[in-house]
Amino acid sequence: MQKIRTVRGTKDLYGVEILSHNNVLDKFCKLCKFYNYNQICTPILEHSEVFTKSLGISSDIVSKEMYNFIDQGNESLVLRPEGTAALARAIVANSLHQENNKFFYFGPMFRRERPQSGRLRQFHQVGVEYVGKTNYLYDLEVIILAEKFLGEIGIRDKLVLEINTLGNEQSRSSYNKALKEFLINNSTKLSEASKKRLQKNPLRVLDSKESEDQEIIIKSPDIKNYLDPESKNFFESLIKGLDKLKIKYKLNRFLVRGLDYYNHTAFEYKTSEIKSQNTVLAGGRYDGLIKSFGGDDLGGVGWAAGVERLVLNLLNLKNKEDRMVCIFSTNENLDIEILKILNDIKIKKKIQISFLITGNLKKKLSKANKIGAYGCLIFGEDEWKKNQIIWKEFKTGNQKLIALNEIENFLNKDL
RNA sequence: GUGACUGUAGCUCAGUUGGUUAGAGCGCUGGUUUGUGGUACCGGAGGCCGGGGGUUCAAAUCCCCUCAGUCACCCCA
Repeated sequence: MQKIRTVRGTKDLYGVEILSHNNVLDKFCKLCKFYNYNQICTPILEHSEVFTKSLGISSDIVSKEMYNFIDQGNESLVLRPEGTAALARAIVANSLHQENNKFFYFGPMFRRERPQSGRLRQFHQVGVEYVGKTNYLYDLEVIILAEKFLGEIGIRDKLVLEINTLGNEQSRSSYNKALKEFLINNSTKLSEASKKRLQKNPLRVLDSKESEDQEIIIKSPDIKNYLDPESKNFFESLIKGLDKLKIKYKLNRFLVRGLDYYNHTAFEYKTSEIKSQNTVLAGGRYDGLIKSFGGDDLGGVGWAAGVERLVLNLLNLKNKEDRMVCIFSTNENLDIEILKILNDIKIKKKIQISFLITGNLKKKLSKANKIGAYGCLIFGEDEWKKNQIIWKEFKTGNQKLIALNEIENFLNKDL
């Protein structure tokens, strides 16, 4: 029979991979709680408009990557492609900002792209959002959390923080206008791809990798000359703050974010490796997004990181697994006695116990050794008669007898 | 969506210019007389050669289609 595979771009998570995922999630959650962020879990299914309205119709995510479908009730639904818009929706729907304004979340996201290294159709993100008045201090606080998080999982040193500003709405649109004009004047020298980008979203031309585009991009107008006083002040304060906090960063005026809702701050943590999917964590400010969902005129800033991409950079950061011991008998008649022990036992310590039933004594010992047991509890007939059990430690090969009623103590204390 | 490379046992891979019953290592499993593992020896199971079509007396091998994986582009976390 032909095996049924997972859907393209999705995968079963197990073994060391899920240990790494859990390791990342665990550290992320602990940090978020420490900084008083509140967990929120929004549905994977959303109404299509949550994303079509906010991300921008021209964005690739909306125009070709969303899993959307009409359900049996004739509603247009999507598997969420990202977290921020869904969170903004949730904040408005539940009036959440009144009680609390810092959130963290994690879970699967879906985008129908061609899979490759660091890119899946179902992938997992962790993210935070800070909702409130427009204030650069919030941006800093959110970046601090990113710094701590990446440091905690041990990859901060492999990454570079790149940062840029898009200015507020007015600045952004006046810059957009100037940029477009400049690019149109130079359009003959642009690559075919960039000519298309120019029509859809001129900003996107700035992060083109085509060599022919590079020459022109370098001469393009600088956003900094188009910032109004408010935008300029905001960005300068933010940069001063980063200096004060001794957070290393690199200004990159060509850094733009793909989604329409961003303004002011945009930042990305990238690996220095040449790998293509090198953005591991990215975020920015999205003033106006909440209002667009019918909420108050509140700003917001946040970031999201791809768990798979983080894990790719973790490399051999092995989780220390709990100590495992095997328990088995020399005689199958005694197996039920072992189950009785397992049923009665109360374990407080982080250990694992594995009950083996097949094979003779030799096979069971061999099996225990193969699956990486620290030692074995062996129940033989002679010992059974004396209410004892053998403890054998593999590393030393030493054995000793333990009274049956002492097993619990032994496992909890002596191991 | 575009392009390149790759699909043979649970895993890593051999398989000659098309030619008997498709191989190895690891893993799994049984044994090497009684109750002691890691290292030895002997057996066993396990393959629609990714799927479909075509060429041929004959296809894992050649051709076409398709699906999937890997990597890159587009784009993004």
